[in-house]
Order: sequence, then C-alpha cells, then structure tokens
Amino acid sequence: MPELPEVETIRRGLEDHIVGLTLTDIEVRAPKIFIGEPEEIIGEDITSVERQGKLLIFRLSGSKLMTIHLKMTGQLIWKPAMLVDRDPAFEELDPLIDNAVMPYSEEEVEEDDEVVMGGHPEKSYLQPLPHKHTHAIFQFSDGSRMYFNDLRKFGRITVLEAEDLPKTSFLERLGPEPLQSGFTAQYLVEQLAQRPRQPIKTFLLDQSNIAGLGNIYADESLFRAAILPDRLTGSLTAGEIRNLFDAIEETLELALAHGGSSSKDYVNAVGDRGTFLTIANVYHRTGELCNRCQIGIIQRKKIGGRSSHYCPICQR
DNA sequence: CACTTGACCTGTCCGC
DNA sequence: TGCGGACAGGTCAAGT
Repeated sequence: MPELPEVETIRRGLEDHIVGLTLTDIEVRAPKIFIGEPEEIIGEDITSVERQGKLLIFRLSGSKLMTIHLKMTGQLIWKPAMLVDRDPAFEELDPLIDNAVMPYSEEEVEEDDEVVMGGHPEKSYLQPLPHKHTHAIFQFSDGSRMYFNDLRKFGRITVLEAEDLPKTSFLERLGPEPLQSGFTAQYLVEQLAQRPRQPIKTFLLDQSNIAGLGNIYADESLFRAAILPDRLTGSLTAGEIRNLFDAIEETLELALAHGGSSSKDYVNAVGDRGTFLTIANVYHRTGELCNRCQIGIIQRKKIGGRSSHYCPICQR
C-alpha cells in the first residue's frame, strides 16, 4: 500500500503523539512478522520517528532501534488512552480528540468507502482494535497504544542495533530521497544513462534509483511528465528528463498535501484516509476519459510485471 | 549481467 | 448465487 507520501503522513502523525513516551510493553500476535527480540526495547523512550524511503525508523533511548516496513497492506494506528479498549460502536466518543471519530457500523463504513472512491471524504472513523489482522500492539507510558495491522502479513517489524542500520541490505542500496537535495535533475540524467534499455516505469520503481516511489506515484509522475511508461530510458530527451524530474517532485508534494492515497487499506496514524486518488489522473482509472485531453481513454498495461496506467493521447 | 517470475498472504472483484 | 481466476500499493530470491 504505502508509498512515500503515505509513510511520511503516518510518520508525522506518530511523531506528534509518541515521541517522548516510554514503550512499556509489546504484544506480538504473529511471531513471523517480528524480527529480533521485542523485550530488548521495552522500557526505552521513543526519541524520534524517522523515515527513509518507505521504511519507518523508531529511534530509542538505548542502543537498539526499531524499523517497520508496511509493504502492501500494513497499517500503524495510534489510539489515545481514552479510546483504548473501547469499542466506538457502543460508546459516545469524547469530542476532545483531534479528529472527528464517527460511530462505527457496517453502514457507516460502506458509506465512507463510497464517498472516498467518488470524491470527497469528510468523515474519519476508527475501526475497533485489535482485530484479526492486528499482529503487534505497542503500549506506551501514557496509556496510548500503537497497533500494527496487516491483512497480507508482508510487513515486517525489526529490532536491531542502531549502528547496524546503515549496513542493512535495504538501506545500503536505497537511492536518494526525491524531496531532498541529493535528488537533482543531473542525478536523474546520470542514473538513466546507466540503464538505457530499461522501461522508464521499471526504473522509477527501483528503490536504488529513487527512494519511495511506488506504482501509484510512478504512474502519476509519468502522466504529469507526458511520458509513456514503456519508453526506454535511453530514448528520453533532455527536456523529457527535466519534465520527469519536476513531475516527480510535484506529484509527491501534491500527494503529501492530500495525506496520501487510499484505495482500500491505507489509513494514517489516527485512522484517517488520504484523498490523493480523488485527483489522480491515471492510476486506477482504466477505461475512463482522460482529465486533461478529454479525448484519450486511460489504458492499463503490464510493464515489468506491474500494471501501469496511462493516457495514450497525452503521453508519448 | 539484465530482466522476469515466483513467493510471501489474504481478500475482493469480475466474468461466466 | 456460486465458482474459478485475476489482481492488489512492495521487496527479495531464484530462475532464464
């Protein structure tokens, strides 16, 4: 699920709530998703919540740290003490909490889903937690909790020595952050030149080239740059590369401003959905009319094993 | 070496 | 209404 904008949105939400708290307990319900020993970090304080690419990094007061990768369907949801162990379906919720929490019911959720897919989500809700896809629960010193949910169990929580983090295979080959100074148009030109026979879509999804792009933002960036996803990198003109560089930055900034994308599973740290898909131009719009040219029909095609969406008129 | 496929999991959606 | 197959935002290992 989560790409850079979603993971960054979760990071910001968690940072607001858990930095400075002590981790008092961890309940691991699905052992295989947890690598390392949870006991080794119980009793430590959360000193910061950081992100590199799609990886969340929880810095702690001791020598260890914890990383969480959400992969396709992982969620991290924080609940204040007042909501822990309370089922919103049966209780009047305290209006003091930050976001408007709606009573949870089948009807309510369906309505919410429709609104999100169609265009204008206005309400958020919190699912009763834990549920059957909750695989780890973190308890904090103020009574609040963080729940790790993952329908597909692809996500991983890892505890390791802080000094070993940069040496992990994931971080060793992770490319630059697209919204930081290490990512420049010149860098993009150089990297593209190394793999001239690769489709540009495949290049964008490779985390060693750029950290944090996934299927949604790769497709949206290519639309914005007016480049077809199966173009070989070696065929891109200098102008197209410049456009692509700008498009990546603009797409990610726009997605961050919308709190990310929610097609199905994604919610932020307090259970709210993101609204980016309501303004997406190609992603998940197969068969629909192109917003820009009003002539093209959005197409879908497998490239490097991943479905890619594009407008055959706007993109060349 | 470059590129593709399969595995990891569970759920949903689509066509017949 | 039921059933089988395709598909889903990511990453890594194995195969071609």
